[in-house]
Amino acid sequence: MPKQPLIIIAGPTATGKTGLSVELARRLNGSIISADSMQVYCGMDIGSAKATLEERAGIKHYLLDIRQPEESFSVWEFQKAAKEAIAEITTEGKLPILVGGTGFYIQALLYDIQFEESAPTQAREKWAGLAVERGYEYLYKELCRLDPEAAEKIHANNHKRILRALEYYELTGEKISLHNQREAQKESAYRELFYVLTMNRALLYQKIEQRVDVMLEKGLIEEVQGLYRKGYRKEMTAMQGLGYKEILNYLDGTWSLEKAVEELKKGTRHFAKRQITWFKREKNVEWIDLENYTFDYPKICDKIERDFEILIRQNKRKRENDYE
RNA sequence: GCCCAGAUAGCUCAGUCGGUAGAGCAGAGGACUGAAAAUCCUCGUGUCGGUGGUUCGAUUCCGCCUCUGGGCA
Repeated sequence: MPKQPLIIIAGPTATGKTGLSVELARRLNGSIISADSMQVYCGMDIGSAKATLEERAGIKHYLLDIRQPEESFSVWEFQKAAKEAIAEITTEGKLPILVGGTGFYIQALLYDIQFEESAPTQAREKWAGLAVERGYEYLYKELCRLDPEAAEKIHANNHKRILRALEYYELTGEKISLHNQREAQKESAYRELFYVLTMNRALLYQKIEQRVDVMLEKGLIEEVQGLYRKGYRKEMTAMQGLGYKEILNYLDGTWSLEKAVEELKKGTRHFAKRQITWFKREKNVEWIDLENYTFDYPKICDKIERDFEILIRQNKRKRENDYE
C-alpha cells in the first residue's frame, strides 16, 4: 500500500504559516492539523497566534482548543490525535495539511515514533521524589549506572532529560538510549511534501517584534488577566508559553510592562532560532525563502500545488507498476 | 571660559601596581524521541578616542587635542 500524501507547512513563528495553509487548503480541498503545543489550549488565542474563526475561512482545523490550560498535553497525545485527524480527513476524501512550529510534534507524527501506552506518572514521581531528597547529582549517577549511553548524551544539568531517561527505564525496563537509537532510524510514514518557511534573520526578528506589538494591541494583557482570574498560574505548562509567562510577571508586579515586553520579544527571538535549528536536522525538507517570493503567498501556493500534482502522478504510476 | 569625571567587544561596564584585555546582555551555533513556546550545551581580537612624549615595551604613566556627561561662572 502506498503511503498517504501529507503536506507539511512548518517554520519559525511569524512567517505566515497560518495564512498560507488556509489558502492551500482551499485550493487543494484540504483540512488543517495544527502542530502547535500552545494552540491546543482553550482561551490562549492572542498569545499563541491561533487562527481566528474568520481567518480559518471555513476550513476545518484540527487540534485547536482541545485542552484546558490546567490539563496536561504531550507529544504522544498529539501524535494520537493527529493520526485520528488524518484518518478522518482521508475518509472525507480530503487532503491533510499539517501546519505548525513545534518540530518535535511534526517529527513524532512523520516518523511514527513509538511511545509507551501507560502513563509515566508513577515512575516520574518516584524519581522526582528522589531528586528532591538526594539531589540531581544522585539521579545523574544513577543514570550513569543504568544507562551509560544516555548519560553520555544528556548533560548533567539537563534535569528534565535525566528524569525522563530514568522514568523510561523504570517503566519499560529498557534503556532509553536503545529506544532513541531505534526510533532515529525510522523512515517517514507518509508521502510528504515538507516545507519550511524562512527569511533572513534580521528581517525575521523585525517581524517578531512587530507581531508582539500587534498582540499587545489586540489585548494580550487582558487575555492573560482573564486566565489569571480563572486561577491559572505560572506553574502550569500552558502558562509557561511565550507571552503568558512574561505578562504574568508584569501582572504580579515582578516586572514592569516595558521589561515584560522586552523579555517577550527576546524570548520569541530565541525561540525562533531554536525552531530553525530543529528544522535544519530534517533531511527531506524544502526551505522556502519568503524573500525570493517577495512574500507573495499565492505564488508559493502555486508552487506547492505543482509539487503536489507531481506527487500524485508519481503515486499513480507506482500503483500501476505494482499491478504488473 | 574654568574645574571634575568618562572615552575599552553591537550595548552596559570591569581590568591591566607598564608586558596588546574580560564579564553580563545582545548575537551566533548546537542538542532534543511522553513537559518541547519547555529544558540544556558551546562560542568573546577589540586601531583599549586621537596624537606626541617617557620607556626595551604604553590600552595602562605624562602632555596636548577631540567628543560625552556633571559642576562652577
